[in-house]
Amino acid sequence: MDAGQVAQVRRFNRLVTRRVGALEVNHLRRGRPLGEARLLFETGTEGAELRALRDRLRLDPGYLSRLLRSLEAQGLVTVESGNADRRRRCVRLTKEGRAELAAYDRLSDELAASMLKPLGAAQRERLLAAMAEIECLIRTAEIELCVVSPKSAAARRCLCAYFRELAARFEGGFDAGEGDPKLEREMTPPNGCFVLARIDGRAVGCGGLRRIGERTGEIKRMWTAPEARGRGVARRVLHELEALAREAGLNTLRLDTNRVLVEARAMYRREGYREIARYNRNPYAHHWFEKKLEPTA
Amino acid sequence: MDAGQVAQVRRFNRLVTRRVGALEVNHLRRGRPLGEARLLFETGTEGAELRALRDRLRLDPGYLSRLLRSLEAQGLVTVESGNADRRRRCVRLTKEGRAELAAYDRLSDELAASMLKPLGAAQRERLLAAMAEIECLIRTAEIELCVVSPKSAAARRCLCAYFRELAARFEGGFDAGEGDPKLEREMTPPNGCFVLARIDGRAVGCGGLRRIGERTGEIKRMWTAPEARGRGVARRVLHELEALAREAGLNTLRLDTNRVLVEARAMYRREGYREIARYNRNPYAHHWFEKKLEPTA
DNA sequence: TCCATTCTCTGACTTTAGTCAGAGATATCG
DNA sequence: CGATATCTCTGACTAAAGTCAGAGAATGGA
Repeated sequence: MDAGQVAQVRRFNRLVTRRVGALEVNHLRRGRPLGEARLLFETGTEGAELRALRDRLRLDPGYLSRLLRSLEAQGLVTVESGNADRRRRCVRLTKEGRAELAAYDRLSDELAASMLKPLGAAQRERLLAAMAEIECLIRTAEIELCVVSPKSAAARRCLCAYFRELAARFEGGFDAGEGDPKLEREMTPPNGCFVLARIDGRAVGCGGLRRIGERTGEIKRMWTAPEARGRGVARRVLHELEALAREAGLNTLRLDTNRVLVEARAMYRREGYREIARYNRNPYAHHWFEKKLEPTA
Repeated sequence: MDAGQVAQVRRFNRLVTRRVGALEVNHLRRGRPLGEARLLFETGTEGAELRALRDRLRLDPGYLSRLLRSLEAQGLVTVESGNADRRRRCVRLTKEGRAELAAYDRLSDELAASMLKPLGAAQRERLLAAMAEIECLIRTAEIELCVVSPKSAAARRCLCAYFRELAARFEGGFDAGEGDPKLEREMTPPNGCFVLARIDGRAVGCGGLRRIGERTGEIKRMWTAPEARGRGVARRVLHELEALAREAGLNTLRLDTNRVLVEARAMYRREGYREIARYNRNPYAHHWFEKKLEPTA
């Protein structure tokens, strides 16, 4: 990554925190301390658990409590204990609180509109397109990867969604039953591993690795949630699996894929996988790939 | 401007202040109050006048003074009176201050790099392109227009730059002498007006309007500073002049231009000016344009 | 049932941020 | 020269943001 690129990002960060950030801070408080305004905003019409608010806004429990007392005193929110766990309390907006929130909403709209107003129609389109692009890419950059057991709840959800998708897309359908217990065992250490991709805590993709030879591994169960496609989730998962494979001393990775999964095939090619002859008996596979891993990442 | 566009801008603002803003604030303070960090940063290796710092950071004189005392106590800056006007004092970084600033610089670089790192090469390119686009458009949106006298200092500077540019670009050169006093008089109320475009307080473009008939006006002296081109400065100035013309009851605008000013010609066409036959004796003109103004903007 | 844990609240802080009214030094204008 | 304005500094504030320790209620597991 060269210095020019870094400089561009810095210029952008600077501009955007200056202009957008400063405007937000000054406009969106409505004569209220920023902390309270943010809290009101983050509570939303739905209400929220204190715990969630503390995590999202990174607030000290004491501080949060005090802010809530203040909002309560203003008649904007009520706090009551949750019904499942009575330690966890929930905030809800009162009618007045919802009115306040609506006012913030209007302000926020005005602020956004004021960024567009001075521009011509073509420039607006360009601005919006660029914003969408950045939004998408920043979220991509925020994909978190972690190694989990394929039996964990999140992993199971991903695998089920994956199987459902295969059943819908494969020409002859796909029957995974309850998955493949043997494969799942092989995707846990020491024989392999299973990687989950998360965005904002939500699982949006997965992929597994199992050893199939002395120094050969196989990639299985690569999947990306439909709402997260086009953000490089699969690519990141694949890189992670490759890194783990290298750590495990493997020098070759193989994988197979069905002919209807065109995007997947293109991705594997981009990532340096070469098509090879059939190496297994998977009845659903039409293409087989292999990549030699270089020892240093 | 439709609701979807506003929503996109809001999403973007939110994302960006959250991610970029929060990171900046937390990373770039190095155990120092944010105020001091910003001040150190804004002072820069060059040093700066207190006055300039106060304007840029919007600080109360008392507050600024106290922040400086604190930085002085830490041995990071020295404050001394300017030599021209001894009321105006200047801050300079000490050696330690420069080291601190360099550390901030490195942090800032790391922060930027961390946004790029998780992305692939193609995605990086896309991100950078989108950032450049937004930077450019936000700056465009920040162009301030104001009606000034063509005799004001800022206007004179623009006009001089304009004349110099014409002299350099016109095939046979251009001799404006001291400008055209008669034209300048006509570009002031009630016969016309002169509009200046500023970005961050710096004049970056201008344009004038004078009445040449009962309900006909003429656009003159349209110019954009080289460093601000491609941001729609001229378009905004032109729109402003058109609005002022409409207010003054004009229904037709004319203008002429030299054949070497290709960009200008393209811009006039885009803005609805049709090429017409010669309507004046300007020896430097090769193209003549006209636009009918609709009564409502 | 008891013990450790989790969650929220309160009180008692500290630090930052920001404001305001003078005072004193310096410059500018008539 | 004197009057006025500009610029910075100091002291005396207030408000907001953030921290910390401890108490009390609720929960979960041994």
